[in-house]
Amino acid sequence: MTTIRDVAERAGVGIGTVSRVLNGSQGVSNRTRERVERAIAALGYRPSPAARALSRGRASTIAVTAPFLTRPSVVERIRGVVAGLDASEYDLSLATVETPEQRQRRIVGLCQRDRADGAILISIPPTPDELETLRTVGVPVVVVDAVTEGLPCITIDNILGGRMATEHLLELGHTRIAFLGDAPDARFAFTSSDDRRAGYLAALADAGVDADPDLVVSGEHSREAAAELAGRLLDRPAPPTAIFTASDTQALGVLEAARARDLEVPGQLSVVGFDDIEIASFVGLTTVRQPLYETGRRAAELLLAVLEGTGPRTGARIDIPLTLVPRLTTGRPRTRATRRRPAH
Amino acid sequence: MTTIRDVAERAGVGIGTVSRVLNGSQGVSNRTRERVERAIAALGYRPSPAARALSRGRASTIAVTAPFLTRPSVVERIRGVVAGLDASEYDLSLATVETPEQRQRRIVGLCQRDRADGAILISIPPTPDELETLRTVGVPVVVVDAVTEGLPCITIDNILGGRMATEHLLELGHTRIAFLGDAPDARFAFTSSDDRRAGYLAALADAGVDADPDLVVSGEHSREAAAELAGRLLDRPAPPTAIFTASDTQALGVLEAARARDLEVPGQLSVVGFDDIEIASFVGLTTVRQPLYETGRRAAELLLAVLEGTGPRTGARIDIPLTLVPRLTTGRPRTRATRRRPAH
DNA sequence: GCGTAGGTTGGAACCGCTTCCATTTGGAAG
DNA sequence: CTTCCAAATGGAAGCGGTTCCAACCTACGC
Repeated sequence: MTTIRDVAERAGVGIGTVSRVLNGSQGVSNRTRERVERAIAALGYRPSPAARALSRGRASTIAVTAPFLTRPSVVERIRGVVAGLDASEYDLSLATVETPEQRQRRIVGLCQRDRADGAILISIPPTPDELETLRTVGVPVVVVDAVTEGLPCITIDNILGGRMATEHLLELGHTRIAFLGDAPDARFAFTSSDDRRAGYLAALADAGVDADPDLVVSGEHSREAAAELAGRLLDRPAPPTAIFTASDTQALGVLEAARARDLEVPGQLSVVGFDDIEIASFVGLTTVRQPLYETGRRAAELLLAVLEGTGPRTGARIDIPLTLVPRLTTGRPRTRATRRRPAH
Repeated sequence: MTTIRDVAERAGVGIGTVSRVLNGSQGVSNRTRERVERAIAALGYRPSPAARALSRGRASTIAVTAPFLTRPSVVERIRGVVAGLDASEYDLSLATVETPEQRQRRIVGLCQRDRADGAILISIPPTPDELETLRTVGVPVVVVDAVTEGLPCITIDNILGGRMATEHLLELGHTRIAFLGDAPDARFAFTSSDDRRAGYLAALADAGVDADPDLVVSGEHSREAAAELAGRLLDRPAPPTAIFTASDTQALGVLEAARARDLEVPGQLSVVGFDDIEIASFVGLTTVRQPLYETGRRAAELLLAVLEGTGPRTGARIDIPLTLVPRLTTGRPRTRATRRRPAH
């Protein structure tokens, strides 16, 4: 393995000079610089990242932490981060957390100044404890798809998103609208499903429609669980005419349940999802679009800015706009369904 | 930042002893070990990864290189790798390559002994040049979804897979079977699509069915491109009664094209995909299943074994078995279609 | 011709850990 | 109470960079 000393010797200069050339520091004459560059090329020299990290006290690595690589939305965000980091000199260290211990381990791991220079937390807001630790150590962090007081966050207005979906259904004439979301997860403080539900409830209230608590259900975030849940909803004596789900994945589950019951969509059941994952357009799913890739990319750019000294270290909150994408799974309710709602 | 020296001082021992405790080396009395452990806990000490890496000459990092995070199959493999690495002490450094320069940069990057201790190459077989470099430096590499002479590979028999899909269609009575695959990509030497086509041709030949060269098409690996391609296939005067695609993603495109033409599936058109990605079951897509997650996990385990000294450094090739999963997109061809084939 | 400021340059010190070697310690055996 | 061996321990050296300071040029102004 060739070291900086080999290069120095070959170029007939001191190691300090080689280092200066490597880092583009000024104070090196052109002639010397060229000589050194030639030596570097001739030797095929590449500086050792570890030695650099140790000496500079920074790792040139950014840690990305995310839950569940099974979720298309998370993957799409990571894609954005990868893209945003691509042109930079930073490596990307990926870790997923699926259990509290992993989470702990990972966050603590961030607190070694020379393991990662910064971190992007996807969908995992740190607990107050963890936040405190992070702050003490001073690792810059950007949070995506979650809000954490005092940290820059790239997020969306989930409440608004919930409203948008629900209002779309209300405008079509639905009144028996169900909400199918994530069960509260003790392990992680995910809030987006809850917020979307809040938006749903608010929209109903604004429209003067009584929310039927029986139409609000939640379960594991998966197609299968959603199908099961939706099935029970649809098998009720007074089934909903529309279902708004906290994610596209769950919307697919709802569609499965409808299909299993030979229900026409949107004739007998309208479905609205959330996220606009890739497959949504294939399925023709009406959904609330959030620019997933974009959030990842912007998070990376923001973190890079912070690391460069520009950019906010605290509290900036970037809200990414949402769009309702009407496709084929929503339409006016059948009269039969409308009849069900007693006019009082 | 607390260092090993702080710990040593606090525990009243030498730094060597602390290091020994940290690494679980023997030669430390129980009493001393406990004292050191107490000091470590009290100080909240965590060793610096960079210093460790420099001193040990290894980085405790494994580099994962993959193309296109847009492909579900790639993501699923990465998931497997993440899982396989989870219990280990290794960090995972992720890079995607979408252009030849990125590829070059990345592979060269691997050649710094203390950046990564090993690498997993997903779907990207190194070129002979790159292979030579890798070998010279001695970084252990495991290749997934590609075959590289002299490197351990986790792969599947793509030719067989192509056969399986085609034979399934032949058994159902199809004879006008099209193949829709990837266009040869100059940037990467992907071969799986070609191999699957080879299997398709072989199966046809074995069945005594003449392959119609017009029924073999290829294009960019995307749903949209596949839909376009399939459209042209279906708009022919003598359209195929079945289409076998090199991936599920492309099969979805075919289904879109069929839907756009109001063709019944499988009544008027049978479709077989490849991979069995998550969404395949939702769509009811008949496909050739390969355990994507599994390949990633096994690659990680294999690499870990190599790093530990057990495990082959060269040429072992692990073939993962395939399964045909018949679902709803394949069936007997309509007579109309069968009639088209002249019996000579 | 000489002092001097500014541009170059060399290399020691240091980053925090592992490792190896020399030294100390603790006992068991004689 | 020695003697001796193995176990335990301390710490210097070294990993390969960066950085800072001192030393060395060089050319310019007087």
